[in-house]
Amino acid sequence: MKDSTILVVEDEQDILDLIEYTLTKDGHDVISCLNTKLVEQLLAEERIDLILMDRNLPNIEGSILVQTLREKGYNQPVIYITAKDKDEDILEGFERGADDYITKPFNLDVLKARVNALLKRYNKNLDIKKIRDIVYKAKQKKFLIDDEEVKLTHLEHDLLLEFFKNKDVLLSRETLLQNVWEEFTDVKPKTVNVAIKRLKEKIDPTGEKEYIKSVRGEGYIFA
Amino acid sequence: MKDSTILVVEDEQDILDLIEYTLTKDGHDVISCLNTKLVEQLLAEERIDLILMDRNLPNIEGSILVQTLREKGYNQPVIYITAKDKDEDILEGFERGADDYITKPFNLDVLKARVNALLKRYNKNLDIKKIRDIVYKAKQKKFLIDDEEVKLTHLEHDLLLEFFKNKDVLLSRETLLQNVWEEFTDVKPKTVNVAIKRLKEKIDPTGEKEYIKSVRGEGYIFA
DNA sequence: TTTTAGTGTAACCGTATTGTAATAGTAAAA
DNA sequence: TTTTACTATTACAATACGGTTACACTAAAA
Repeated sequence: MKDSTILVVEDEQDILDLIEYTLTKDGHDVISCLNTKLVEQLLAEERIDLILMDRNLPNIEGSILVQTLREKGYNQPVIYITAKDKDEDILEGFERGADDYITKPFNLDVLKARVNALLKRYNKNLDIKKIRDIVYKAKQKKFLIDDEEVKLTHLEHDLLLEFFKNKDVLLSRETLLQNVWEEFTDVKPKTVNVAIKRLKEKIDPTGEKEYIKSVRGEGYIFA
Repeated sequence: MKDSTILVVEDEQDILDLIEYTLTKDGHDVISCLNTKLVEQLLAEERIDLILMDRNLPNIEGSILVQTLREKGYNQPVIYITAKDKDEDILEGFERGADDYITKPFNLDVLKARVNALLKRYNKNLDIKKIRDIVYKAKQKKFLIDDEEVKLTHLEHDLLLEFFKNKDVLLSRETLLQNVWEEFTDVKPKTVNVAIKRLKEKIDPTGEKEYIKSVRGEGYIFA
């Protein structure tokens, strides 16, 4: 959700500054744009994830601008930020491609929340989790190490995921059997040893990373 | 967008009726739910596209309920409709998984607009026209590969479209059965294997493109 | 009616996965 | 150092799973 690039189109410098400051502090890259003529150029050049658009712009109405952008294939989510707060205005905004609509004056935290809610939906890679150099893509149920997919079996996947969810937590063989193996299967605790050995082989063939350490008499720990 | 199924959770019958009437007239299927206990069952049984949730529910706070649903893997967009209109309430709502937040009293047209805006994003299909060398002509419901029409059966079409909508997403056999096959048909999960084999035969007879890959024990993924 | 296309099901096969037990290795304890 | 208790490793057998094919049933087309 963070590390997104947000384009803010607003002709009032002080509001622009305020928004830029708020969103930057929230971890986003912000591109400010006072001049509507630059919008299209910016969209073409930069990877923009979301657009904040004032409706009262000089020369052109913001929502009309968005319509033309949509026609040109720019499908980023758009939030209008405007003083036009009548129901008809809001409806018109949604008709003209809005994903959300915020009326001035607005609470900056609410702006942040709405921006993040949209990014969460739009930016599909939200479900990515990372520990050390291991990346997990939940949507694909895939683990990557150094951007390289690690081919894991079903069991290995579940096992590593369990460790992922329990970083720095000592997991006993019994716990692992309960959480990773199917319920009511009676496999011997020693099976865990073998499963972990096989997992280690795949995620750390040289053994130098030591993601998973065994704790004598206790279980295993992942970090 | 239309033909979406919306679950409305609201304990006041008259508001519920009003929302149901409005959204039904707008072309959606509406499932009304007065009782929070039924929510989970409905989600499990029906293909719900969006949830409208009151926050002031008997027994449980709506946003808390949503949190528990999220943990169970229900990722549908949620709009809270509530009298809680203070900024802190709104922020709390977004923290608890809201995609949008509407305060009572609300304009029914604005509700419609916000619902449709979310569905447009969530039913992410219609903008996607091309993946690799496969082009989808939505109007004619046709797939082209290298400008050559691929003759698909109804089922194959739906199946490929589902993959089109979910590029790079691992789809389990159960998910596919739910989304592609008619509701309430009880076909065996293995049926999916055969259907996909037949689809593959048509879109990739030589097997060199590998559009659809099987993930052992999980399902299929399209890219 | 007969024919045909579409689709679900079951059976078979080859292979990947996984549990187990035997063996080797290692670290703590005596 | 020797013993002991645990873990790692290996090999092997049983199993589960996906691909494939053949076939039956259905509904639409001829």
